[in-house]
Amino acid sequence: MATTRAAQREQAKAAYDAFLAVCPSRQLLDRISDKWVVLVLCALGGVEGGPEGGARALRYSELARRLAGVSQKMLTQTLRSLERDGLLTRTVTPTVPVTVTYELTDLGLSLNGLARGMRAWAQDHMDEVLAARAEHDERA
Amino acid sequence: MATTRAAQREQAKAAYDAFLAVCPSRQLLDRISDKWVVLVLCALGGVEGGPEGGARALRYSELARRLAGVSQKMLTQTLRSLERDGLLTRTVTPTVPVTVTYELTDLGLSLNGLARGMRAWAQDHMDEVLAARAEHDERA
DNA sequence: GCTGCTACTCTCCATGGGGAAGTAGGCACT
DNA sequence: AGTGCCTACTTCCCCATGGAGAGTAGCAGC
Repeated sequence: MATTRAAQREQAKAAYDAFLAVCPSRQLLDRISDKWVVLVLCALGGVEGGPEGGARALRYSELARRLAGVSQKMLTQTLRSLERDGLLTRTVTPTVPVTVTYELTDLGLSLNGLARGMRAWAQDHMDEVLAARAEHDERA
Repeated sequence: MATTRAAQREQAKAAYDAFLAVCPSRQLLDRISDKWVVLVLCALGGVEGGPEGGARALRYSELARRLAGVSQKMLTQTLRSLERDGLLTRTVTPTVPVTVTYELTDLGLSLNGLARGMRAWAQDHMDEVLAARAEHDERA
């Protein structure tokens, strides 16, 4: 079935346009634009001061402690989906009790920069946002 | 009105861990790590090809069209919260019918880079994620 | 045998988000 | 005059999502 050139052009234009609800990249964007995902990536990405080399493996319980406020359900769910998407690896060590560690893959590491950027932005612009919020609420 | 259990939990949580839970940037991070926020910022940030100068004002209906799949409720809600946080401005022009335009502020522009990065990442790494997903599902 | 530890898994329930219909208010057409 | 339409919401209903807390598996130590 010969695809028409118009259809091809149409497809090329539509290819991976995250604005389109049907595009798979939109679903991916929806998934990574999630607070727990960003937080997990930040945690596994290492300490704030360090560069890319700061990445390290963390155990389930370490992650749970670090991301205070996350429910076990959401943590497990988030980790599973990130594992499925190849952003991190899940390693079970048959010690007693069992030890499960999570570590970023190269793919995860490439997103880690953005996640860290989000966190840095939040910290850096906290004051401005707070000021804007106060001003906005005042003239309400 | 007894001391609500929610308040107690809130306090206990606050005294828990300083790394991510109590950090003031955490609430902000939660807000900006939202799919609609990222999408709105991307849309207002301008076209993909353009640099920072690509930013432009969009009308409510233009945004709704661009972010296929967003409900009016969520769009309004997202825009209002972004306005409150000083990331964008809402301008009502008393034409007939009324025209409401939204435009990024400098603060919003500074986040726009990250939002655009997220979208670009999703589009660029789509194939890898799809491959990882396929491989993962296969060995299930 | 009982407890404790880890990493979940399950169950219940409040909340949040989607869909669709309603609202305001002014012009344009009949 | 009345009907309708346009934009930018707002409101209502309903269901999926997410949080809280309890339960589970498997083994070591007491």
